[in-house]
Amino acid sequence: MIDYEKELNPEQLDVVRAQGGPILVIAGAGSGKTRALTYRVAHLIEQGIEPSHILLATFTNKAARSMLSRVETLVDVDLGRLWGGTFHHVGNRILRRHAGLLGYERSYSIIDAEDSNQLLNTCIKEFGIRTADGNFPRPNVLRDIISLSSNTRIKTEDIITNRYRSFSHSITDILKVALRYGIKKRERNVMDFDDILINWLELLKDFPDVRDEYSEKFRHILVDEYQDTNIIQAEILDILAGHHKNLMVVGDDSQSIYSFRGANFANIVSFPEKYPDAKIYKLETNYRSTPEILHFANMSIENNSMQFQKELRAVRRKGVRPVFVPVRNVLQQADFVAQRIIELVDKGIPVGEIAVLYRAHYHSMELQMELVRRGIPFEIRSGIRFFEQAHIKDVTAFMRIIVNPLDEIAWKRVMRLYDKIGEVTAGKIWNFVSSHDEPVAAAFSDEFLKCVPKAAVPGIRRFRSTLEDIMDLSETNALAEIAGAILNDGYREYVETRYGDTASREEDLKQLAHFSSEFNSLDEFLNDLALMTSVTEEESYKADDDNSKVVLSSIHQAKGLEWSVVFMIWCSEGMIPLARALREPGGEDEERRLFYVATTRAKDHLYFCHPLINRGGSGWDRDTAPSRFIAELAPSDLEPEELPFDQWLVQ
DNA sequence: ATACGATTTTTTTTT
DNA sequence: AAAATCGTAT
Repeated sequence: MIDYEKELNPEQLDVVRAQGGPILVIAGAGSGKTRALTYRVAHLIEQGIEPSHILLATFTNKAARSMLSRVETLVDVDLGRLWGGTFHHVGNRILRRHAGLLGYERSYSIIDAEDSNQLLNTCIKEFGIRTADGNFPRPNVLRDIISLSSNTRIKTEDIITNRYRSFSHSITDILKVALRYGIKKRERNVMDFDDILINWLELLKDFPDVRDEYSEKFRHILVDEYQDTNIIQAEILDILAGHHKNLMVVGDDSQSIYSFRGANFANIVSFPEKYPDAKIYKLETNYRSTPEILHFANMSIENNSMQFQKELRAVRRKGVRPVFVPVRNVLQQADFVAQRIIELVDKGIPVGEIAVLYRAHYHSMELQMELVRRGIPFEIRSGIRFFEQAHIKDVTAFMRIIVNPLDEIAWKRVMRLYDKIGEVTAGKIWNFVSSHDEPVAAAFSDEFLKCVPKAAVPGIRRFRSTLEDIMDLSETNALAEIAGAILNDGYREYVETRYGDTASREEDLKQLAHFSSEFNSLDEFLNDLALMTSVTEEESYKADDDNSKVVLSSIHQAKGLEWSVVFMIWCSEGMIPLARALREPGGEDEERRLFYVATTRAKDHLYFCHPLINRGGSGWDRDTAPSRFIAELAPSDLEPEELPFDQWLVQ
């Protein structure tokens, strides 16, 4: 039995023991909301609720896994049947079972952002539209537009007139391309990330049997990070909870930082209106940060208007004030951070308790170089993810062809790996194979060779032999050997000439092979691939003690985490708040929430760096102002000792 | 006509 | 750093 009174504070205890019904938990940063959620799941199970009747929706798969493994140690029950993970993860699991109802094959593939860009590019080219003159959005911008439209249910044309005014002349063309994109996805039997949510909702709305099955199944639904859900997700939850009404949502409106993805913190603000009988609980005791850090964060977020009244109380003893550090330029900034890290480590702070946060990935470039130079171990948690790297996608594209022979993107990607095959020839090849009932078999026909230029024939032969090898290996489910086979069939040489860093990419492919060996079939492996971010994520909750690296992370990726020491680099106007983000409606408030999330990651020490000079793109140096989020906390009538932060001078 | 290498532009955040 | 574009070689 768990001694709840001993392990939880009274606020948390109320949440854990709350009866069913709709419940809103407003949980400030560092108030132990994960702990409360974890213990509630344990408590529900102790009360006799079947794990398979609980749904735990989290923001990352990792968060779900670490919570569930914690629950397992608390109650010693196998939670294999509990549904936990991201919305996309759970949605995908449900859609696999019912894809047929919506007119998809069960073997549909999930395409990631890059695939989706490729497909959009094909559509744009089909209409002969030119993107060079700037009147038509490039694929990645177009993807953002379409995605925002699907996630907010705002018409595409309104998104363009309100946020992408420069493309308003091209609205008709954009709508044409968007429509074509939708049709193509259907034809190719693929879904993008947004389709997973939209189709999931459609499934629940249009098929009452399915809706009843799941809403009766899920007796208790618990949702973490509710402030970052969008209307589609909120509606899915409403339907799923429609039968038992046991919906507990946990979140902090001050930490809503995903509006670019359609997240709408109106969801959390209006939850009590939607569920008038909802009980509201607040977690306001902060165990994480020193009073000085909390004071700074509270003062900062006060500059935002719309929010729930809450007051974070510090319980920790007095510490040191956050430090504002103006530095000459990015190089000095990198130098300062690296130097300070060494000093802190000398004082006994574990390297793994130090993090550097920034608004955008490229803000960390100079620092990375400096850390390498000084031999400080670090880990980057932003930028390109493991499964998005070119070599990983190349190898998995071969597998995708076998699992879904109509995967246009995979075919084209693979074909272009061979000598003398570029965009045009790859397109011809796709046209040829896709017009046959058995695309893979068609690739082995003599006729096939006729549709490619002579120069490309040797490449085609190599492709055929590789494909044969993989097909054999997948028949016997020898998944771990596939990557090696591709590598040995010539891909190693390709990597060598194209990238040069063969050793590290080969190492990645070994990891991929190892990872794939845990799956029963190629289908299963590929199914979840697009929804995962790293192979290390899988075991990371075991390896959490590996506190030997400084973490470099975007603020977004740092959500929910904590470190003893946090450096925030590039605290300048234009960087945080990011100039681009300020142009969005509500941009400043959202950026301030980001700043708030960053500051509340720190337990003991917090440093804000502000480079005074920014080297512009074409060699021009520009003076930069300190971030308004810091300046606004330092009115000129305050004496230095009254400020919520210290200021250091660096030589 | 097409592939490919050099050059220029652009780079927010992510499931 | 990566993608889009441009110019040249095949």
